[in-house]
Amino acid sequence: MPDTVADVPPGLDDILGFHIRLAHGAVYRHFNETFGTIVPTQKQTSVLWLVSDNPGISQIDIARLLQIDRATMMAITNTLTDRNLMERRTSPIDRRRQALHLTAAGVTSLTVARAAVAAHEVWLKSRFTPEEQVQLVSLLRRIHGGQADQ
Amino acid sequence: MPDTVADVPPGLDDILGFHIRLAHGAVYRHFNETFGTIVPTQKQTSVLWLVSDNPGISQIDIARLLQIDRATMMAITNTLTDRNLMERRTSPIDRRRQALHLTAAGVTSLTVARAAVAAHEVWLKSRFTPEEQVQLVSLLRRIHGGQADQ
DNA sequence: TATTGTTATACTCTATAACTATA
DNA sequence: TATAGTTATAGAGTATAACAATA
Repeated sequence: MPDTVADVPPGLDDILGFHIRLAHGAVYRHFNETFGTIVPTQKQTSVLWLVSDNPGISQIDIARLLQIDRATMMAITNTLTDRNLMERRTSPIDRRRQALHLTAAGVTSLTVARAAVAAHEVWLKSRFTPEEQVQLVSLLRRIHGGQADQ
Repeated sequence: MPDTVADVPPGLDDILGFHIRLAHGAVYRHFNETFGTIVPTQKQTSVLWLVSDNPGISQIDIARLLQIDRATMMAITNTLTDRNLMERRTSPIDRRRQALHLTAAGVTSLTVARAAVAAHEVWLKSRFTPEEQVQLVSLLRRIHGGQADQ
């Protein structure tokens, strides 16, 4: 994408949803343009992150945490396992479930990805004061409905 | 999607980009689930909206306003023209440009879509005070870089 | 040379529907 | 009956690369 900054058009400027989509697009583009060739996507990184923090977690649990569909989660899991970053193991407790675990390559990839996310966050947060960051997260949370862990 | 509300997982909860993606996803889903069968997508509606407000506008100008690539804009334009909501006319002034205009069906579709957007905005904004709405837009604008029209 | 549109191509994300195995 | 995973399928959005026509 050319890095042109254009004015928000009148009319659409009053639509909150429009600003959310634009902001999301800007974040999406910056991440891909800056780190796209060296790390997994943001969504894939989120999945690796959750599996790393919760070894043996099931697909359906990740889908709930990331607020995506079961079939969507399936597709992402397939991509990650095809690339040998993650593996499915049958749960000995509930044989309907697949326990997810990172491979060694997955651990390495997540390490690099976490560094990319950290750099990306610096870029993103640099335009806000700490108070504004807290405020923004608080407002966004009211949209997506996720509760902070206590 | 099942309408489960799950806790934001620890670790990821500190990532601002994660909250933006989650909020965007929630907005995207609500719009599609509520109006997906009767109106164009949010992005397509944005394009129809801009063409309606700026008859004869070019693809590249819309791409700049919506902050998307030329080829992406091409794909969206194709979809809209294939569905007879919009048409390309060669500009008599600059023959490299295609002047975009809504068809009669496009005008009708946009009318319905605008009503859907309005209802969707009520749903979205209902969780904020007017002051918070202004604050949120102001913060999001710092991310996507679009300037308000004066 | 630069801009606009175009085509070809590819990948990610999203979801619905229906089916299998298990609880 | 309900849950987890799966497969098949489809559509939207995103982009890069290269080319043609025009300015």
